[in-house]
Amino acid sequence: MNTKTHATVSALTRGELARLTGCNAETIRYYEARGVLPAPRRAENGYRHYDRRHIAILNFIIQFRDLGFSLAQCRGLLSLEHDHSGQCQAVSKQIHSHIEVVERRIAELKGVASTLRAAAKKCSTDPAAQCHVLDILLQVETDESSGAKS
Amino acid sequence: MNTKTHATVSALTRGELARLTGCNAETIRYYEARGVLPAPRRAENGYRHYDRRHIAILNFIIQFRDLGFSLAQCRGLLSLEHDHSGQCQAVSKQIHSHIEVVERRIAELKGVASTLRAAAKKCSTDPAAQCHVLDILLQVETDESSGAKS
DNA sequence: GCTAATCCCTGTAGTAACTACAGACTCAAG
DNA sequence: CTTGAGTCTGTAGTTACTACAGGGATTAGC
Repeated sequence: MNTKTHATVSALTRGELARLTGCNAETIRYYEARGVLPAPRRAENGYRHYDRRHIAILNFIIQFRDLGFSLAQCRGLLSLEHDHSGQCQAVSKQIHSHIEVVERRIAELKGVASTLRAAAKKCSTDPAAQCHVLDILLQVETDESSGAKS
Repeated sequence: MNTKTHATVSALTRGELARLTGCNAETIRYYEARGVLPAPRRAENGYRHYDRRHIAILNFIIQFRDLGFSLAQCRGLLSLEHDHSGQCQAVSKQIHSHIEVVERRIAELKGVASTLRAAAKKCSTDPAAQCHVLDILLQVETDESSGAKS
């Protein structure tokens, strides 16, 4: 008999899984609630007990999450595990479409960066002067105070 | 006497402001609630009436929002309007720090894209084979079914 | 003058992906 | 035996919206 109630080899509590994966302990519970991480078996005291499989799945989720996949997409990918027929095509398709998303976002952000650099250039020419970035607003205010009022 | 109850020149309803700026009408209300867009005066029937100033401010918010600034940051920038002393420095500082944020994000996403391309390459070599992206999971599953169980 | 359609008002609830807390147990160490 | 840490549950907060319910106002057509 063990000290722990008939424990499987490498049965982890939530905190231990958290430490092992670097994932927040609350987040683990959240992933279970969202159906991404399968619910583990429970010990007699109600504590969750995770095995190696959960470690692998959670690491998978973390990886894909960090690559910008939504939890729904992670769930979808994980569900392909036992689908041995079109598995690879499905995964590949999702990855490719996500590459497009990411590259569109990069292009957008490059546009944003150059817009910002242009704005910054305008702004820094004369620190004492009124800020050109806010000019349009000030313009309207001036119109208002010198202008027609009903 | 006007048909409208003593209307200022260019008094817009929420819907009109929405159409003019391309901003969702509900979003306008939300911006008011968050203190980004100042509350307009109300007509006798309780309807909001916006003037040119609101148009300018909302356009400003939309611009900066689309550049990735949070509403809190937009509010901060707008509050600088009457601060004629360090206005330009403050704006410039915020823009520069935002440029850094954007560029960090671009770098991150480039990393993500290359990781994804590597994964896609692995995946597409043999469509009939098991997917290498899901391999680690399958590995664990195999361990589990052939392995020690308490 | 009446009715229907379209606005507008308010407050509230839903979204993603967490994070954090309250209040109750359980457990291990000193 | 007490204390501190871990765990359990459920719920509320975050950002930036969006969408609805249930009411009132207004406008267009007949």
